[in-house]
Amino acid sequence: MEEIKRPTIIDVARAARVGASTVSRHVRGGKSVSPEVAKRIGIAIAQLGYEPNTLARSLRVGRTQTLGVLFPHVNNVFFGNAIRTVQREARRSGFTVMLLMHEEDAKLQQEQLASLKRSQVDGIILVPAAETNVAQVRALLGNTPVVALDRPLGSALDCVMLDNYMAGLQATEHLLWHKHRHIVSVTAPYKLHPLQSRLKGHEDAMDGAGKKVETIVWRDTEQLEGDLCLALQRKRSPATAILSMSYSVTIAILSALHDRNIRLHEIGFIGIDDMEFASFLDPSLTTVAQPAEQFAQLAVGQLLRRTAGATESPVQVILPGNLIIRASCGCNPALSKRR
Amino acid sequence: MEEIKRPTIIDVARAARVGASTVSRHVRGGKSVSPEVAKRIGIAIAQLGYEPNTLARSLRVGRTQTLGVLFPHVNNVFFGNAIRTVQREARRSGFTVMLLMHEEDAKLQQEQLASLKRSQVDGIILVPAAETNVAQVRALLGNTPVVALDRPLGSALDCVMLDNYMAGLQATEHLLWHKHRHIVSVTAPYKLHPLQSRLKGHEDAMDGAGKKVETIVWRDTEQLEGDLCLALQRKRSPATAILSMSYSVTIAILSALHDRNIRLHEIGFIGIDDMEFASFLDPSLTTVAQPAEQFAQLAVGQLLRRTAGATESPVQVILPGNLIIRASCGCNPALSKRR
DNA sequence: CTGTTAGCGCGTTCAC
DNA sequence: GTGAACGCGCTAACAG
Repeated sequence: MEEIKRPTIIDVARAARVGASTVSRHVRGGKSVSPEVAKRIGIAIAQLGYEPNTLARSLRVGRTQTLGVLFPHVNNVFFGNAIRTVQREARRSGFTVMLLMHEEDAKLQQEQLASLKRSQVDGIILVPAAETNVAQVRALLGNTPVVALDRPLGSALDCVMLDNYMAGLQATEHLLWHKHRHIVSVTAPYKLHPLQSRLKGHEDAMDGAGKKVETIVWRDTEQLEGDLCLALQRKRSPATAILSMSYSVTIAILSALHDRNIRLHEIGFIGIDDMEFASFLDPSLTTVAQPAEQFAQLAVGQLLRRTAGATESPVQVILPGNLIIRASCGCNPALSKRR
Repeated sequence: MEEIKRPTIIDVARAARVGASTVSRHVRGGKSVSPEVAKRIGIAIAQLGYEPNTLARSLRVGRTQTLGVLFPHVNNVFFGNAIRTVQREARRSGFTVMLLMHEEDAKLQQEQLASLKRSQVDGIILVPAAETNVAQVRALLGNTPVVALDRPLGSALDCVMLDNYMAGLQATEHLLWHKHRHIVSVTAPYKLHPLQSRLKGHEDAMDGAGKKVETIVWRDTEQLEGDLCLALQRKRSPATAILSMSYSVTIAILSALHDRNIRLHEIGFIGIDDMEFASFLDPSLTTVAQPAEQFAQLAVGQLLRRTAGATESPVQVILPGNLIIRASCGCNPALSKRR
């Protein structure tokens, strides 16, 4: 109950015996204010504890210095790190962040985007949901700048994402290099560009080696368990290695194997997307990690450029993944033979 | 480039040939507007695509319909779920959420709180950082309502958190029930109320059973590995079970054990805080899970009550944890003996 | 039930 | 270099 009312710019002006607009210029810095007056204003601000009212300013200038960020969720290292970095970068540039989630639901995504628009964010970083209707999104957003992260959103929008094709290719080749006769790839049923692109890379690598492609689409727990067991335990050329196409798929695979009492020690495994626990599973998981921090930096950078009015044609940034070699691929076999 | 300018309430008023305040009342609903006029306004709104300007409204009424949420980070299931639920609950009540992170850094926490205050959020849900200076926080926030989550913040503030004492007690008793002769507890060096409270519960349980308490404080990787090995492998009464006091401690323990080539099969383990991968580690991890969704619901509910002007004395909600029994505690030994 | 008036706090002309 | 006046879009008083 100390300050019953926040001081306004006018209070400061009175206390410093100047006009309100002079205070305004001084507060925003840069502009020409005589040093003598500047000092008086500084003192007045300090002793009144004045802080500009963001709302009023935003209303006036039409910009909010806020970035909207819409992700599917926050529960994996990649998204978590990306979010952290986005916040950092935004802060460095004087922006605050409004973070929402759409839970992979296109309808909720629309609502959240509408909410961001109502909040008049200056720009949006979006990880589009699986069944996103691009036209619908564009229509809703009007001319608020958007940059897509992780997954492209049409071809008319800026986007920063992984070199998914290479990730699939590279992971497969590494497994092949380990002389795996038969590799089974597992993917999710979502129509997600990255998933399809990774799969394509995988297929091309297999073709190149003259191997037959075998892909399991994970629909539900039981079906996955069944298909996986079948692939791994059949008599005729059983699969000797698994390639997981994404974070959630890896989780599903690990659960399935655990339920069926199958351990990875005799099986090769690589997962695209790194996970917090990859290093202390037994065997530790070889993965392709996405450079989340770089993603975030580039996305924020590009978005701020658009926000500032840049009108260049859409930029698509493709970043290479990092193959993190641990034990599950077959390297460091000592590590996976303990006990 | 379609709409060069958003329609204002005045445009609507003109189009419906009524006064602006009539439109205002109609938009906000409830108020008395003649059905005939209401219809005209509805039409005007529809064909102009009018949407109220949140900024202007907030400036006018002095409330933003926004809740600030400040967490250490988002990288664990508990925080992740809590955040999701907070957003949901807030949305249900017509509030949007501004989510920030302080990375367990008291200084950054102050800055983020300041940022929230600048944004004029109507209330704040805070998971206080370890070295939080309560007075400082109170001073900064003035009379913005705050409810603490997971960790108390002084005793004058609303708080919803786990029954940490019981969690420590219960986990310990379960381990004792499994006839573990010697239990070593591992905690983090942070001065966090929950950690200390859990430890107290653990100590009391041990005392009650006439067992000696042995606690390792995790400071860095190497020291933890050393201490853990010492406890588990010494000749005289080696530890047969480990009790981890928190999520990050569990991660550290698992890494340490992995590095030292020690597996949990012969060792009892319970971790406070559940983790996504607890169920498919081998052995699967027995944990005490926090009811994140309940936490979030109660916190939002209480905060909204404060926001609405409730002036009751501080409420401290203490929720019981759920002991999720898997294999690592010693139950289901079959599961941990495979291969 | 309805319209007019007066700010919310700020940034921005435009004269001085 | 400085200050007075106006308006961003909306809602809360009033008077009709």
